Amino acid sequence: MKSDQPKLTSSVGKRLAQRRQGVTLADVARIAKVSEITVSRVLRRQGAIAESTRERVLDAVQHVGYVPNRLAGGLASSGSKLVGVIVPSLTNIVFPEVLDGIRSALADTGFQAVIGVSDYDLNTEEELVASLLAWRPEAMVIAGVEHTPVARAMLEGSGVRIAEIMEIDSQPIDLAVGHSHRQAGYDTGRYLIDKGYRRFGYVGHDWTADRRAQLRHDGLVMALAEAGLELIDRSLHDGPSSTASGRSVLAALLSRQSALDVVVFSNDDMATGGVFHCMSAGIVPKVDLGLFGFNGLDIGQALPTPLSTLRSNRFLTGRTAIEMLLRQRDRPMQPEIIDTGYQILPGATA
Amino acid sequence: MKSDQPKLTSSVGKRLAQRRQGVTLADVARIAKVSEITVSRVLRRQGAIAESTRERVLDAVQHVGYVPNRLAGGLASSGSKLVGVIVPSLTNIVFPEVLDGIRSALADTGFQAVIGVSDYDLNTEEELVASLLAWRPEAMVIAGVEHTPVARAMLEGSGVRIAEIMEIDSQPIDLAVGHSHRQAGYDTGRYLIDKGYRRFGYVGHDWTADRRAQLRHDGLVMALAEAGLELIDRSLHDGPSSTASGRSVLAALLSRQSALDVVVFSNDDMATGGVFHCMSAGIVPKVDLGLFGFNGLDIGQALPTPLSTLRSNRFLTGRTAIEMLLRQRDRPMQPEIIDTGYQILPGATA
DNA sequence: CTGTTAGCGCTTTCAG
DNA sequence: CTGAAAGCGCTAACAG
Repeated sequence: MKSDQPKLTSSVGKRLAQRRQGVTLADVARIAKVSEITVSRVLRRQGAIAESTRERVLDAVQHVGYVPNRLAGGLASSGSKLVGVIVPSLTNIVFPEVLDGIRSALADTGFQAVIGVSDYDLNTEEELVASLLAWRPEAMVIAGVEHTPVARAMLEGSGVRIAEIMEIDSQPIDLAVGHSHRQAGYDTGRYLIDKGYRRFGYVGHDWTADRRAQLRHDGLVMALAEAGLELIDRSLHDGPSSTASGRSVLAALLSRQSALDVVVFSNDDMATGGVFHCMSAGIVPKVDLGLFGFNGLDIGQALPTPLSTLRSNRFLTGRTAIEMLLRQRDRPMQPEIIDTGYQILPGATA
Repeated sequence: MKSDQPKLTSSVGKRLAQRRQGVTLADVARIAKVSEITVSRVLRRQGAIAESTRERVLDAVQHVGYVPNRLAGGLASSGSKLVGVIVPSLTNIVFPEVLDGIRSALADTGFQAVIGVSDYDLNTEEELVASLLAWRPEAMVIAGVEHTPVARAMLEGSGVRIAEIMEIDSQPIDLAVGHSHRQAGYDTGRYLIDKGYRRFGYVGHDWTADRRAQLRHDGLVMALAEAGLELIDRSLHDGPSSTASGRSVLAALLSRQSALDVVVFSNDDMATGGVFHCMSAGIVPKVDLGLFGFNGLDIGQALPTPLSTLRSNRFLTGRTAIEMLLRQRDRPMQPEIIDTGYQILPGATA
C-alpha cells in the first residue's frame, strides 16, 4: 500500500519512515526551496506571492501529497474554523434537515461542523457541550433552550457565539432561531375550531424528552379554552414518535372514545400512523374524523389524503442560524430572536 | 454576560482580559500550585497522582472553568481522537441511521465523529476527504467504494484505517462493511419468481448518483434472465428517491404498461409512494399488483399493507465499521470484507 | 515579495 | 509521585 505512493525525495522519505506521521510544511518548504511561511501563505492564498514561487510550492505540495494539519493551524492562529452542533436525535428526520441547512450555509466558508447527538438527554448534552467546546469552535448551534446549569455556564463562558434553535419560547443566551411552539399549537387549535371542529382528541409521544411537543399541546389547549372547549381525551405513547405508535395509539384512543370529531397529533410521524389506522379501519379522514399533524414532512404530503398540518422550516432554521452566527463574531448586547415561522398546509385530513 | 462567570484569581482574570482566549493549563497549574504536566496527568487520569494534589487540581479546574484545548492536545500527542465520516446525504434516512450506529460505537471511547456530506458528488467527496484528513482523524468511514483517483490516493496515503461502507461488491482499500447490492437485487428476483410473478416492471430513481440502486437493478435482471424472463418495462425518476416521485412514476409506468404483475422499486421510499398510488387508484397490492421495495424502513412496515422488502442493517453497518476500525489501528495485510447482510420482510404487498 | 523569530497550549520524554 | 525541557506543525508579527 505504502509503496503505491508517489516516490518522494529521499530525505523526506526517510523522515516519513521514521515518523509514521504525515508530510509537513517543512518538507514542502525544503523541496520548493522557500521558507515555511511562504508555503503557508500560498496554501492560504494570503499575501502577495510571485507566480513562479507559487507554482513551485504547489508542485511540491502535489509531489509529496501534503495535507495541512488543521490541529496545528488552528492552534497557531487560534481559529479552528469549526462550528459545534448539538441535536437531540438523528433518526427523527427533522434534525438531519436542520443539519442540511447548516451544511448549506457552511459550504464554501471553510468551516466544518462537528456534530453531537444528545439523545434527548440533558446530561449527555452537557458532556457534549464540554467536549465540543474543547475543539475551540468559533460558533455553536444547539437545539432547544433548556440546558443544565453547568452546560449553560460553559456556553455563556465560552465567549463564542451560540445559536439555540428550533424554539423561541424562552429567552436565549445569545441568539434563538426557530418558531414558537406554543403559538403553533395555538394556531392549530384556532384553525380547527374555525373549521367547525369541536370535539378534540390528542395523540402524542413522550413529553419528558420532547418539551417542544408539550409546548404545542399547551398552546392547543389554550386555544380550546378561549373557545370554551377542552380536550375530550388524549393518549400518549411512552417513547419517541413513530408512524407505528401513531397508528396504535390512535386505535387505542378511538376504542375508548368514539365521540371525537378531530384528533391532533404531536407531529407528522404520529399523524401519518393515524391516517394509516383510518385506512385500515375504514375511517374516512376529514369526513369521519379530522386529523392534524405538525412539521409538514414530505411523507405526510405524499399520502393519498395529504395530511393537514403545520410546516416548520427546518432547513431555513439551520441555515439562518449559521448565517447569523458567521455574520458577526461578537455576541450582541441583547439576545436576538429570529422567527423562521411556519405555514398551515390545509391538506385533506382536516 | 462575562460578569456572570465565577470570580477568578486576579492574575488569571487579568490574563483572560488580555487574551480573550480561554483559561489554559498554566492557569490551573498556578492556582493548584503544581506544574502543568501534573494538571495534564490528573485530567487524563494517567500516571499515579497523590489523592491530595488530585483534589487540589480538580478544585482549581472547577474554579476557573477550565476547558481543555483539544487542538493543542491533539497536536502534542499526535492523536486527535477524531473519526472522519463521509456520507452522500442526510435527507435519505438510511444515512442518519448509519451515523447513529457510528455514534453508538463511539460513545464512551472519547472519540468524536466529524461528518461530511458529499451530496452524491465524487468531486465534493474528494474535497471532503482532503478537509477531513486535515483534522488528522485516527480512522475514516466513507460510504461507497467509488472515489476519484485523487481521493483514493489520499485515503490510501493517509495511513489511517479506512472503512468503506454500505457496499461490498468491489474490493475495498482496507475494510468494507455492508452487503452486496447485486446479490440483494438477485435475491429479490428469485423471491418474486418463486412467488409466481412473471411480468416484472421496475420503478427507480437517478442511477448516476446512486450506483448501489443500479447494482440491485442489475442483480434483479440477472435473476430474471436465469429464469428466462426479462423486465417488461421500467421508469426512472430523474432525481433523488422520494415518496412523491415513487407515486407519480408508478402511475406513469402503469398508464403505458398494464400487463405487469409485479413492480420492483429502487427502494422503500419509492415503493411507499407506489403503495400510495395503488390506494388512490383502487389497485389492491399483491392481489392486483405485487410491489417490492428495498431497505426495510419503518414507514414501509407501518403501512396498512406492510411493504414486501429487503431489510438492510444500517445501524449495524455503522456500528461494526467503527468497532473494527478501533479494534486494530494498523491496516490488515489483506483488505477485509464484512457482510452485515439483509433479511427478506415478506410484508403484504408481494 | 520573502524570511526570521516567537509562540499557540498541550504532551512527551527524561530526571529525580 | 512530581517536574523541567523540548517539541508537535503551524501562523502572527515584524522585519527587510
